[in-house]
Amino acid sequence: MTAISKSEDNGGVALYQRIRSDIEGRILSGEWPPGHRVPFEHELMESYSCSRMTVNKVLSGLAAAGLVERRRRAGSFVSRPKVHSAVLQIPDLKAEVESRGERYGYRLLERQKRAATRQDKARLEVDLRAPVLALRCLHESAKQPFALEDRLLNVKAVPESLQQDFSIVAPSAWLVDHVPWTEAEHRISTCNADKSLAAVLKIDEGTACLVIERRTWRNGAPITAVRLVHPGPLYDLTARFTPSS
Amino acid sequence: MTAISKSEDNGGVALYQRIRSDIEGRILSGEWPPGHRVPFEHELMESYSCSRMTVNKVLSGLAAAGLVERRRRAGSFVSRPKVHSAVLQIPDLKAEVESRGERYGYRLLERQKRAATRQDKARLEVDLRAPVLALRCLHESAKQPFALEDRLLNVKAVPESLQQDFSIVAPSAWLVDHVPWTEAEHRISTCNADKSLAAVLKIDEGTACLVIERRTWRNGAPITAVRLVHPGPLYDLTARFTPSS
DNA sequence: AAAGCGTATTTGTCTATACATATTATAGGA
DNA sequence: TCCTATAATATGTATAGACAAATACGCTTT
Repeated sequence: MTAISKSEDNGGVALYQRIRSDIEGRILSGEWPPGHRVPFEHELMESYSCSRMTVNKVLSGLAAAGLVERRRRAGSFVSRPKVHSAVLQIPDLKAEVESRGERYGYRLLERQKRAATRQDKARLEVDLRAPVLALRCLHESAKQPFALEDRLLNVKAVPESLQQDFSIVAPSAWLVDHVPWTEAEHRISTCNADKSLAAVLKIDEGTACLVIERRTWRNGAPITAVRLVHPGPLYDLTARFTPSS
Repeated sequence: MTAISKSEDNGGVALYQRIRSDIEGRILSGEWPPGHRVPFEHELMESYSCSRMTVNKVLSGLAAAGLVERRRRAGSFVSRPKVHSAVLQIPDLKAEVESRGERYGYRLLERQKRAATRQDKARLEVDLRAPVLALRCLHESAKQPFALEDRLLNVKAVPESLQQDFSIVAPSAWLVDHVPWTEAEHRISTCNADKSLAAVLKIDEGTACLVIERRTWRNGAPITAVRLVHPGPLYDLTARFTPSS
């Protein structure tokens, strides 16, 4: 009724954002524990003197973020936290290295176009003898080996890859800019460095290494499978986050 | 203008969801590559004959999901994918084991209430000599050691933890149900098993192990720090996902 | 050519209203 | 007592209109 443009009592932030922060605060502080009923839309309307569309936007957003669940006729309720399924970001190697203030280096060790072997078939999910591009590259941080990359590309899905000169630009960087994907799979594991791996990464034989394998698809068709091996003591994945997003 | 209730041409899904799927499809298929300008709101209004609020809801949602970026006066643009920063879920141990069809086992090896040592201080960010609860537990999958858990609890932040009997219920399970958090940090790394670790996990000395460290806070106050060591060959983290969420 | 300015355009937020839909509570009937 | 029809209620979706804020672009001036 008050015929307000929003800038009246607004301290720079939108009303719906203020409401959202309020509610998020109560949930995250534990004041409203899991299962607690959030006020009805018409109650929030009243207490914030705003329209229902505004509080609806807030509650829909919280529902999309997984903080509340909404049931018709019953109301909105604080979600039970998705048990320990927190999230970890796997950053881009170049950005990662440079964010530590180190110099990033890249070298192509090997490039082979071949018909898919049985191993390739298992890794990439292509037909036996389908054309694939196999690349092996070394990423360096401050002149030290930082990651050994073993990549398979499905030539049928990404024919342009044959023209690309991967001795200059890393395949990961090129792919990100040129090939969209619809599905990905990550697998994180460890291995003990064998003799040849130890030689390439310049570490002792037997040292624990971190292995990250990633596969991506585009509408069901495999694009690439990559295996990154990091020298154990030199690398770790770290991520900080809040439950809201 | 058409004075429609939404159920007219609606095949069970809401109009805004249909519009959203359309746009998502074009982005994920590569038809609209990163940087491509999404039609203006008024253009989408026109082509779907709906109101601006409806297309606004769609585009805001896509922006929240990170698929598009919006700039006033310029328009909405398909986002460049956040370079390799994909997301990995770290699942609950019990659920993880049982989803593999194995039997889950849990044992409390050690429990000590003590004043924080210098090490504890570094791990948990509490004051020196502040009361902490140190727990050491073993998780088993099919009778085989699956993870060694080393946990520190900040007693000041979670005083109820002293009453809890952690020989029955795992601290992780209890915490998830009783203590909300606002911030978390994950770190994934590797180590070579030393003699004592090898004995507990029943593996050979020197075997590569996967180490997951997690710390959580509540409004800046530390709650817990946990270090999980998994026997290398027995464990890996896997996640599948799509860019939309 | 460079700098400054005004304006049109696009997104951002908000309101008031309307009807649909799912679900619970309740009253009535077998 | 149990089942069923009905009403009440909260969310879900959609519209039309309004003003705010940011900014890309063209125009003018220096």
